[in-house]
Amino acid sequence: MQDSQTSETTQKTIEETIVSGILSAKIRPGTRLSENQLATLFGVSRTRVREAMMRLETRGIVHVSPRRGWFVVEPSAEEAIAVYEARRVIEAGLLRSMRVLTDEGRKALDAHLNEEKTAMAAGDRQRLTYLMGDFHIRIAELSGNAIIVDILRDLTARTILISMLYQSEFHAAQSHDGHCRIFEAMQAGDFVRAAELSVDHLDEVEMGLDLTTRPDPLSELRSSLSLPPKTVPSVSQLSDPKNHNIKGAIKTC
Amino acid sequence: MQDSQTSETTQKTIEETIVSGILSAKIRPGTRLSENQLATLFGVSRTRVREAMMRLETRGIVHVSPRRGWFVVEPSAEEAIAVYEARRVIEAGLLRSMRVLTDEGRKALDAHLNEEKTAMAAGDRQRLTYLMGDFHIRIAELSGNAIIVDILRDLTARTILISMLYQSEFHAAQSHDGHCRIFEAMQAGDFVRAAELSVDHLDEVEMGLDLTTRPDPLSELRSSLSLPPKTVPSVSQLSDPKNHNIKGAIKTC
DNA sequence: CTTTCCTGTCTTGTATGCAAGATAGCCAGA
DNA sequence: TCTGGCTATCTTGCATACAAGACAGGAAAG
Repeated sequence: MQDSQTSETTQKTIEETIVSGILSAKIRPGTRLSENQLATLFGVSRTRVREAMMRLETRGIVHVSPRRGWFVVEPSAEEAIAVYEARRVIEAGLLRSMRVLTDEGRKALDAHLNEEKTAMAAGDRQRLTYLMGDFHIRIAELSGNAIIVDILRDLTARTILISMLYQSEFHAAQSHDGHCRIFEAMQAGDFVRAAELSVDHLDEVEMGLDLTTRPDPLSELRSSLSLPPKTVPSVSQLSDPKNHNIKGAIKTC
Repeated sequence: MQDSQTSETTQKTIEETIVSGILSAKIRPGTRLSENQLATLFGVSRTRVREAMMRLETRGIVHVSPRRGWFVVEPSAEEAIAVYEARRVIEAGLLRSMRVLTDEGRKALDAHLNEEKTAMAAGDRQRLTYLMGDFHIRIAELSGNAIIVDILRDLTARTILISMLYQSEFHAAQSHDGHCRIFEAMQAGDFVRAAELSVDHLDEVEMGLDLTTRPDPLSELRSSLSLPPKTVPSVSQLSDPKNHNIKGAIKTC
């Protein structure tokens, strides 16, 4: 039995609900999050909704436009690049630091990859989006380091928002293949290789984005008026995503 | 001219003030942060103080004990280990991903290391603590990736809290030496070596901690009653800090 | 038809008030 | 002296009230 009223729920539910909504691609970037609506929806006052929004803001998930409203972030092309770069840095660093893959870990990843395969067969795109992001979180969980898990979860949420904005087609098979390769390297105990594969995988996904289409509708106008671009974290000195050979081949593992 | 009233200041000042107070070791772990006191201090109402506290809480800087108060976090030994592990992962991953050290970058780091030397000569411990942490943030800034900079800034703040809790002596010369080595490797364009040195450096600092003394005063009682330890992110599968040869030699560079 | 301005409505920003738990200190009783 | 309990006070938790900016829509002027 399920109340239509979601009250009685504990403190962090608003935050978690929104994040998991994003992780499963049920909430689109730019979605308006009205304090009043959320308040009535969750059966609390605006105060608590605001607290959740503030937390989500520091996590880079939502932003507020003063006296206009809260919105799920719409990462710019520059921010998208920075997110992928951060993920490459952290995930590769994490894999390189690993020494063993425990049997539990192996089982967990194996089960996860099977879920991916099942969802692919079923064509369940939302679930697939969730699983594709969750794979990386699972790897972080193997490390047992809660700090890194939290960081990667938030970055994954942003990644999903990015793909909803800039990803024309969803290359699920390709991603699944990348995950399998990483898993294989881990099973072989070759974590350096796993790290490299992880970088390649993120490069592939990033290169599957069309970062020229959507950035902001004003970009052309903005540049023709020679106004400064929005907020540009320069990434010049970091490694660019390599021109990796993208093999479209579907390989089940 | 300086108002005793710090009102009129902009939104994020409370948050930033506290963080920079921690980064410069002026605020100790466990410090009580009363909403009322901060409110009068900053000339605002409790509402805005609370917002700042919530943000700091999601950043891992403060925590709230329900209806007792807000406190600057006192990381447990396990959390301390997790923080250092996260820093090793991220900083090594970052250095490995770098390709060039620009001339500005070289100058910035060089200037920083000179500041460290000056502060060491002056014996200004608070400033030294700040600079020792800031070095790592400077490196992150070189990457131009704002996401990584923010993450490392918060981790550095936590690191400083950890050293205030667990560090008996302050091996400034040793840290400075480590920074110099990293800088030299970067200048030589050997970022892989820089990453390794960074890991070694963090290992050194971590091993300079006495993680058995302070954890919580109840740990003995707790274990003798066989209660579960507080909140333990297991780090078993991650590389342990290596038994690196700690050379106490002071080397100016 | 276009432009400008005005006003009503909706949004967040901020302060404040009250509820309720936690704590310290005191007092009484053994 | 020690123990138990009561109360005054301080803390955060949460809701609400009001302020003030943003915006849409319509009316009036050109």
